[in-house]
Amino acid sequence: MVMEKEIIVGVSDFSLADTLECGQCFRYWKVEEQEYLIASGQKMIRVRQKENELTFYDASSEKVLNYWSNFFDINRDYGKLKQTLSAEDAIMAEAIAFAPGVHILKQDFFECMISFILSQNNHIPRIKKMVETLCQTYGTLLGEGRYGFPTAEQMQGATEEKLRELGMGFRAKYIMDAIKKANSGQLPLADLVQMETEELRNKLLSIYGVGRKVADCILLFSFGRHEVFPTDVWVKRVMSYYYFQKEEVPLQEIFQLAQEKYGDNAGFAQQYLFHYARKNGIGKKGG
DNA sequence: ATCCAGGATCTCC
DNA sequence: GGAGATCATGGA
Repeated sequence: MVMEKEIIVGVSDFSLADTLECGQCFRYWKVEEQEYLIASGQKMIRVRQKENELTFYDASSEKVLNYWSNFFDINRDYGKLKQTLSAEDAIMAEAIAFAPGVHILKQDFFECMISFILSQNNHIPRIKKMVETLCQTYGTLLGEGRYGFPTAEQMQGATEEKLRELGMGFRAKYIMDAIKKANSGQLPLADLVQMETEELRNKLLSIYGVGRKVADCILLFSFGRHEVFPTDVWVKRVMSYYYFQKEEVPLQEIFQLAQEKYGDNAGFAQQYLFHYARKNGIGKKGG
């Protein structure tokens, strides 16, 4: 057991800020430039980046460090990955060059599922606020005024009415079904991680309020299914605009092209494209 | 102010 | 089975 107060880890092809702020997660707070407080599930850490060094504060054990290394996907060769994707076409190269330090996080399943259920027909700033409300209402205080994301058990007393009072709107009934399925053993994590992606997707789709887009986000961001290509309005726009020279292309055609071009790396490609499109307003009127 | 959001479901035909 | 309406709410 290592007991340093601060642990420094070398990284490459990584930007803490871009990885947190590219829209894949919602529980982070900027402390100062290049320094963030980050929560995932029932854990929290403070991290600072200085060039190719990450400093983990209060990471008092190897176990803690391992959790966050996995969370940030620090040990993958993103240099090689980006090289492969960039060679595909100029658009992908440009999207990658725009934010070359984006990694795909490995998030807590229940948190990821509820967060992306909340994401539908919603803005990212408001998603963050709604997630925070759930944490403050049902979660455990972790310190520094921040709460853990509640477990399904912690949310078992929730009602649709209460969730509506908390501002979850029409998503309240969806959250209720997710809690109910989780607490009744219908979403056993140990079994889910073993499933083929297609089977796991169908399992997620059985939850009321989880459609293809939300299911794919869960598959990519919490189950590490990097071949999945979550296609929201932004990704749909940027793909339609650049690859089809049309305003809108059927989803199936986008999935097919993504599979052909990016294959098992489609999930990474998606995140570079999403971040690039959203920050630059690609495909929007006037963009 | 009023438009719209990292969609999904329901309701028609 | 595909297009269109509906959903709650607040950030921009």
